[in-house]
Amino acid sequence: MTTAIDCFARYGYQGTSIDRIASAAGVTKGALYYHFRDKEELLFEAVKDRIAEFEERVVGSVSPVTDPPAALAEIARVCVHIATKNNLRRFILTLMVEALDTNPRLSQAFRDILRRFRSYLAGIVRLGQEQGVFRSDVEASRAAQLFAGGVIGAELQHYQDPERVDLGVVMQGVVDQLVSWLTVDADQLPHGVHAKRGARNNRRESR
Amino acid sequence: MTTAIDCFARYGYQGTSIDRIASAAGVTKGALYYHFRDKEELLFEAVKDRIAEFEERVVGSVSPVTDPPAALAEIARVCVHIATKNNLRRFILTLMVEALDTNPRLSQAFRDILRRFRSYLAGIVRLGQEQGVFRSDVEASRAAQLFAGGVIGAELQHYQDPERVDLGVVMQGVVDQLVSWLTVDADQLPHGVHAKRGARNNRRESR
Amino acid sequence: MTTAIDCFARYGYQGTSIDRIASAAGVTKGALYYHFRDKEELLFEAVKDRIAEFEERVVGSVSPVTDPPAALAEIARVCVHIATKNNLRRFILTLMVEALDTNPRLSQAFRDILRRFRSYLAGIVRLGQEQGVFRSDVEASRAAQLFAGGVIGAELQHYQDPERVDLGVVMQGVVDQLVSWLTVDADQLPHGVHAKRGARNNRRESR
Amino acid sequence: MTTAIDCFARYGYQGTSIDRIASAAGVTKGALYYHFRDKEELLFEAVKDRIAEFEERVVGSVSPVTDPPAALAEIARVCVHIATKNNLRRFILTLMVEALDTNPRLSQAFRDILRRFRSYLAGIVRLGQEQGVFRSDVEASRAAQLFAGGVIGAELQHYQDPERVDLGVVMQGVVDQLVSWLTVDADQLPHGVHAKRGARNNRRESR
DNA sequence: TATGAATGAGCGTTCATTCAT
DNA sequence: CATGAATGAACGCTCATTCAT
Repeated sequence: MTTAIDCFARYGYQGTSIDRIASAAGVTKGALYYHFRDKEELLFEAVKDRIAEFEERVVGSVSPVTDPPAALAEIARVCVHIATKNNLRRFILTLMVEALDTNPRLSQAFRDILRRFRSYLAGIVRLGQEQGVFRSDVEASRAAQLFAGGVIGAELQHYQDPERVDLGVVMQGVVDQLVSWLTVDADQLPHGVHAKRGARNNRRESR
Repeated sequence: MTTAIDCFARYGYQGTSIDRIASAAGVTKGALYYHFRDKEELLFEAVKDRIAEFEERVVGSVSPVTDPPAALAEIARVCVHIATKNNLRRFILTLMVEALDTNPRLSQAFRDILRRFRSYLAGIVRLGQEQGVFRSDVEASRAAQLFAGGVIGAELQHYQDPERVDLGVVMQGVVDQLVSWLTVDADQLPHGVHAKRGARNNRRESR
Repeated sequence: MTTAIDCFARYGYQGTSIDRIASAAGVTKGALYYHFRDKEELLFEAVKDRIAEFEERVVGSVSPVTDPPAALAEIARVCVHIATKNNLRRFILTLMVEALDTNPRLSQAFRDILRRFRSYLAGIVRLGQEQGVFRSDVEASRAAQLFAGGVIGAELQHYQDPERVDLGVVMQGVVDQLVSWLTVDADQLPHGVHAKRGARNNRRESR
Repeated sequence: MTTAIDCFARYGYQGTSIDRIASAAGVTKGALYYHFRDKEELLFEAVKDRIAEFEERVVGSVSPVTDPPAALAEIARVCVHIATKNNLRRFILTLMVEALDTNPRLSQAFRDILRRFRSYLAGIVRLGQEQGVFRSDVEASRAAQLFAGGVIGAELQHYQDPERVDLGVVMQGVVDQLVSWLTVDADQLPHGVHAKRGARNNRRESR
């Protein structure tokens, strides 16, 4: 199964033959077909498996959320860690793109995954808005789309050109620019409310 | 050729058979093989063709660059326009992901393309820094990576979930958050230098 | 085993997988292989089993034979009964056809079965000839072939088109036409011998 | 195509692999797939082709029908000829049995074929009834079923046991017994109607 | 006795590619 | 220039059979 995920992540669904998975895993085709009805079930099982793991790690790393900007930074760090340690994120990215017009069911699965991810991010942003550390005139869902898009774009560029694109650096930038944009200036806050973290920090430097 | 690009954009390289292109284009397979040595050459020809067009439109839309923030906004607008009008961007995205580990030569081509794109963006950012409207403590190349990543991430999310992700809105956000992050505060500017555009605008609202 | 016969009757030998039999019978493949050396032995065992049953029922229904025309009618009735109650006859027919050129051993088995059946029929006809109710210028074996062929043809047509071909009606016709053909005219009978059944009803003739 | 028919006739549909047809015909699998969409189309094309030929030969051999008994005899002769010269009849028989529960579409095709055949036979019988050579108290369709069944049963027995079952002899018997059954005695005919041919001939001998 | 896991040969089918015309 | 026919390698999948437990 790990082998299958590896192959799918590298060569895509169509580019991965059952033979390749089998021989890479040191078993025969027949053995695979004993455990999975067909290639698609193998894929879906792999997706289900890994997505659950990914979501647990993201949520687990920052729960409970008390400091929204820190939570976003932590999520970015987890994404970097996952993306560089194993190929889970790449697995998702590769298959998501491939599925777009070729596999409606799989595409729907990825759509749901991304929606959950954005929804989770939006919750964090909304919390920040309630706390007064984030401005309220930006829709939380839009901020979530920006963050998710930044993550995806960073990963894709990194996979594409690892020697030029340092994933950690870019991902930090994704957080920085979003937080910078969202953070209200202290002197603009209504009386009695204070940003808990020095917003200046984010504006000034990067990594 | 247009048909080929269309098929590649939709179904990817492996998912597109010569038969499909031929019958969709109303010609025979033999005719295709008369004009292109093999499937890969057809692909490369298509890529070369479209990339040139894309770069011309981006550069042409903002040249010469005088107002960096406006230039970034304009580039974002062009990307939205291209992405929604035809499938050129999707063509690039789809094939880029697919080529990652399966076609080194194609992958190199896309690497070069992205590098040129980021390099062009970095130039704009650098100009803004020289003009004093952008802070100088952020590397221009890093800002370029963030912008490019934001564009890619926005497009991918849009293709994946068009009814939830409005490409125009997200892309505007990409510009907003980056410009917000890069823009220096007026009171921090050295004497005699003034931001030409009201930086505050970007902080306050969106779209 | 009943399940196996059922599957073979319906889908043929090649069309029946061990998996199908096993899961239909609620056991595992391994269990089948414990009881039968291979698929072919399972088939032969099934054939042997059912043929014996069929022959017993046919012979049992009319023995001892005293009235040849009545015996033929009775055999036809038994065939109809068997063919419509369970799928035994169909089992034989299906496998017989399939085995023709693909399984010499099985084909030989069916050849023997049919020979025994015809031989039994010929005995009845011969008895009728000795009794004087059947004309003697027709070879008994030929009459047996006609009867057997009529039965087979009737069944096959019935399986093929049950709503148009009423097996009982056709089978009755098989008996009628044969008896009509075999029955000698009363005025041609030697003195002292009388047809026991009303030959007139069945008999008409010529070409 | 001829090769395909030959294989299908011998080994059935499931028992015939594309490889077998291809190599028997001296071409490659790919060539077959260039001319036929899939195995089933190849089969249907073969069936369509051969059925048309069969029907033409049967109808052509006795048209126009003037003498019903002679027409039946002629049809039997044609069937014998076709069955012994090429494997067309066997092709039909084999596939018809196999298709019963495994291929509804093919089964329907064979159902239609048999219906047409019986319908044609019934027409001949009906003509005989109008001419007064056949008794009218037997439904023409039933007589047709008996004749068709006799033909099928004769062929099947012959394929199964060629050294014991002489197709020509049995087929002649099929005609004899049916005509014998259907033919009215001259003295039972209504006044003014006379059997045109001497009926006695058929009673006396066979083959 | 019975099971679950595994094997490997073979099947129907696809597809990039070639080639005579 | 273009076509239709053909090739052969590979693919997804099935299935009879084996075997350790």
